[in-house]
Amino acid sequence: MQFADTKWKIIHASRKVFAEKGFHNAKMEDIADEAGVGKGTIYDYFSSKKELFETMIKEMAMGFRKLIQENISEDMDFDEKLKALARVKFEIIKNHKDIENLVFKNFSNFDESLMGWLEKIRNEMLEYFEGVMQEGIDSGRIKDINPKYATLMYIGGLHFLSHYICHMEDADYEKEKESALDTFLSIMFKGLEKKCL
Amino acid sequence: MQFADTKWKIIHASRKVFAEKGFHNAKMEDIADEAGVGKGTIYDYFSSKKELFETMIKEMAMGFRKLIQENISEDMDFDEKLKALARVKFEIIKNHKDIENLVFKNFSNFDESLMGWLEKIRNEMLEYFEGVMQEGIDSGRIKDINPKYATLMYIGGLHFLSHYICHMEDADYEKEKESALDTFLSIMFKGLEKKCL
Amino acid sequence: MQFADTKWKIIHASRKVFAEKGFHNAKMEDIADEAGVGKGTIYDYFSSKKELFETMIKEMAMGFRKLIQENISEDMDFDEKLKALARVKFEIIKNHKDIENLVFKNFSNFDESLMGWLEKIRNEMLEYFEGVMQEGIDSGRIKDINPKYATLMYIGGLHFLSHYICHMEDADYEKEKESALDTFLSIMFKGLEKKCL
Amino acid sequence: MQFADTKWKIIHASRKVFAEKGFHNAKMEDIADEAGVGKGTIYDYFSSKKELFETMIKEMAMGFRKLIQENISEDMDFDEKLKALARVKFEIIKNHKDIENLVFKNFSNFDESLMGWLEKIRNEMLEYFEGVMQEGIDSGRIKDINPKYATLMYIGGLHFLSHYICHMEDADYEKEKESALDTFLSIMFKGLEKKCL
DNA sequence: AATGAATGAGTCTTCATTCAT
DNA sequence: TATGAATGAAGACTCATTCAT
Repeated sequence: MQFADTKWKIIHASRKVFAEKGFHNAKMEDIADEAGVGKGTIYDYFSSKKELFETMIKEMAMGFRKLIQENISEDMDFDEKLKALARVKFEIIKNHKDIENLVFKNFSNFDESLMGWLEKIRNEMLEYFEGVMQEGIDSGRIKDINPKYATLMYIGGLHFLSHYICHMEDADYEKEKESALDTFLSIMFKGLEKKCL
Repeated sequence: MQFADTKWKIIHASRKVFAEKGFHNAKMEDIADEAGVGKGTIYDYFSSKKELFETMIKEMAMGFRKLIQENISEDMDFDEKLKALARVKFEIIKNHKDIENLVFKNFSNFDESLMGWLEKIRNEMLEYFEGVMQEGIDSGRIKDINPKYATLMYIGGLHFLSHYICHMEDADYEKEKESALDTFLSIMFKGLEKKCL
Repeated sequence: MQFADTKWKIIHASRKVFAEKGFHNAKMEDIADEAGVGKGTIYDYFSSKKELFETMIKEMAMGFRKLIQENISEDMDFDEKLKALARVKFEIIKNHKDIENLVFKNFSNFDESLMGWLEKIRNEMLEYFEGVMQEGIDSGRIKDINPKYATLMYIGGLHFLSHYICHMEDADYEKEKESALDTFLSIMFKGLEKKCL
Repeated sequence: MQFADTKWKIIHASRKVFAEKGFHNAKMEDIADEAGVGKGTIYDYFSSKKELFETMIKEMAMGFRKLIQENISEDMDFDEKLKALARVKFEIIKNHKDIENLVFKNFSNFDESLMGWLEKIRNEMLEYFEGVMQEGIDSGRIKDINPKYATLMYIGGLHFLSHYICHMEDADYEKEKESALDTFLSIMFKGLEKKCL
C-alpha cells in the first residue's frame, strides 16, 4: 500500500465528504470526523484542504484509469475493446458517480494545475481510444470517419446513458444496464460499420 | 421586458462572474462591479447570493429551452428535429459553454430546489425528444429500440462533441463544426435506421 | 488629517493593545473592541495584523521624529540641541514608554522590511546628532572624540535614565526628572568639554 | 553540573532557537530538532514552553551575573570596578547579543513572575554599582551626584555603545572596541570627577 | 432607489501538549 | 526514559449581508 493507514483513512473520508458536499461546503472538521481523526491530524498528512482534495482526485482518476486498463488487453479486437470500455464505464459510474463527475468534467473554476493534470489524463484516454477506433478503420470494419469525433461521441453517449441508468434502484439496475448497453452498442456499431452486410 | 433595467444588468453581470469563477469564488462585490452598481443595490433586487444565482440559472435554462423550441417546428420530420437539435446544441455550447455546464450538469451539491427545477426542465426536454424518437420508430424508419436510451445517447454524444469543438479557435471552428456534425449525424442516423437500405 | 476617522481609531486602539500585550498576544478582536468597531472593519483598512502593526509603528516612529525636530531649531547652539534632545526624550518615554521600546529597540525577530525601515530612521537620527556633536568639536568646546560614540553614549544614558524615572509615580516624576536631567547633563557636558576652565 | 545532560542539551538548543526566532516564533519542534531529541522528551524535563523559556533566561541571567562577579573583586578600587564592568559588558554583548536583549530589556508583555525575577536581578546589579559609585563619592573622587542616576547613565551608555560596536565585522571589532571603551571611559570619568585637576 | 462602510458568523490552519508504545 | 503521531483550542481572516444616509 502506497500510503500509511491514517493517510488512507483521510483520503477515503475526504472522498465521501467532498462527493456529498462539494469542495467549498465540505468542512475539514467533517472530513476529520468521517475519518475518525482529529482536525489537526489531517494537516500532518496534507498541507491544506486543496492539497487533500487534489490528492484524492488524482487517486480516483488513476484508479479509474487503472480499472479501464485492467479490463482491456491488447490482444482484444478493436470492437471488444470498445465494448469493454462501455462495461467499465457503467461500473465506474455505478460505484463512484459523484466523484466521477468531479474527475471527468471541467470544473474549470478550480486550481489550474489540477485542471491541467486532469486534462492530460483525459486526453491520454481519448487518444488511446482514438487509436482503437483507427484500428477499426484500418481493418476496414469501420467507415472512414474522424476517429476523434467518433470516440467523443462514443464516450459522451456512454456517459449520459450510464448516469441515467445508475440513478435507478438496485433491483432494476442490472436488467436495465444490460438493456441499455445492448441498445447503445447496437446503435453505435451499426452506425460505425463500413457497410451494411 | 420582464425585469427592470437594473435587475437585468445584475443578472447579466452575475452570469459572467459566476461562469468565470464558479458560485463560491464569485464575490457579490465582483458582480456589483461588473454590473456597475453598488453592492447594496443587488440586495434591492435579490434577497441573497443564492437567489441571484438561481434566478440567473433559471433565466439561462429557459433561454436555452426557448432557443431549442424556436428552432424546431412541429411540421418538421423527426429526423429534421433531431438534426436541428444538434445544430442548436452546438450554438448554445459555443456561446455559453460555462453556463451550459452549470445548467446541464448535476452540480448535485447545491440547493435541492434548484436541482429539482433543473431536473424537471431536463426531463421535459428529454421526454420531448424521446417522443421525437418514437415518431421515428412509429414511422418505421428507426429500429425498435428504447427511445429514452437512444435520446440520451444522442444528446450525450452531441454534448461531448460540441464541447470538444468549442474549445477551438474561431478560425477552425466553423469548418470543424460542420465536419463534426456530419460525422455525428452519419453515425447516429445510420446506427438508428431500421434497415440498411 | 492623513487618515479617515475609522482608520485612526483602529491605529490608536492597536497602539494601546499592542503596547499592553505585545504583537503575538494581541488579538484582532481585542483591537476591534478597543476601537469600538467590528473585527471585519479592521480588514477594510489593513490587509493583515502585520500591516496594522507596521503602520502603527511607523506612525509612532515618525511622530517621535517630528517631536524631536520640532524641539530643535537650527539656530540653537550644539549644546542647546543636545539639551533639548534630553528633554524630548524624557517626554517621549513618559508618554509612550511601551511603544518607544518597540520602536527604539531591535526586536529583531520580526519582519525584515520593518526592521530595515526602523534602522534607517534610527540611523538618520543618530547621524543628525553625530553632526551636532561634531559642531561642538569644531567649535572647540568639545574635546576631540569620536562623535558617533559620544552620541551613542549620550542617547543610551538618556534612555536608561528616562526609563527609570518614568516608572515613578506622577507626584515624584517632575521633581525627579529635573534632578535626573541635571545630573545627566552635568556629567555629560563636563565629560565632553575640552578643558576644565 | 546542576542538570542532567539531556536537560542541558535542551536548554542550549532553546537558547539558540529563542534567540533566532523569538519566543512566539520558536516551535517546540525546532528546539527538539536542534537538541537532537524527540518533541515529547522536552516535556520530560520542562512542563511547558514557558517554563523552558524561563529556565533558559534565568540560566543566562545568572551566567551574566556570575561573569560580572568573577571580573570584579572587592579589593579593586571603585574606578577599576567600573572599568571592569565596561569590559565585561562588551564581552557579554559580543557573545550573547540576542539573549542579552531578552534578559536586559523590559519585554513587559511576558509572564509577570519572570519579569519580577529579572527586575530583581537587575536591581541587585544596579544597587551593587550604585554602591560602587557611592564609594567614589565618599572617597572624594566623584562629585556629589545621585549615584543611582550616574549608574544608570553609565550602564545605558555602555549598552548602546557595545551594541553598536558588536554589529561590526570581527576584523574591526577588537580595534573599535578599544577605541570605543577609551572614548566612553574618558568621557564618563572626566564627567564624574570632582575637580578638574 | 442606490450606496458602501461596517459587521460577525463561519472556517481554515497552527502548534503546544499528551500519551500509547 | 524517549518518542512522535495525534489532538483540539485558539485565532487570523473572508465575505455575504445590513442599514444609515
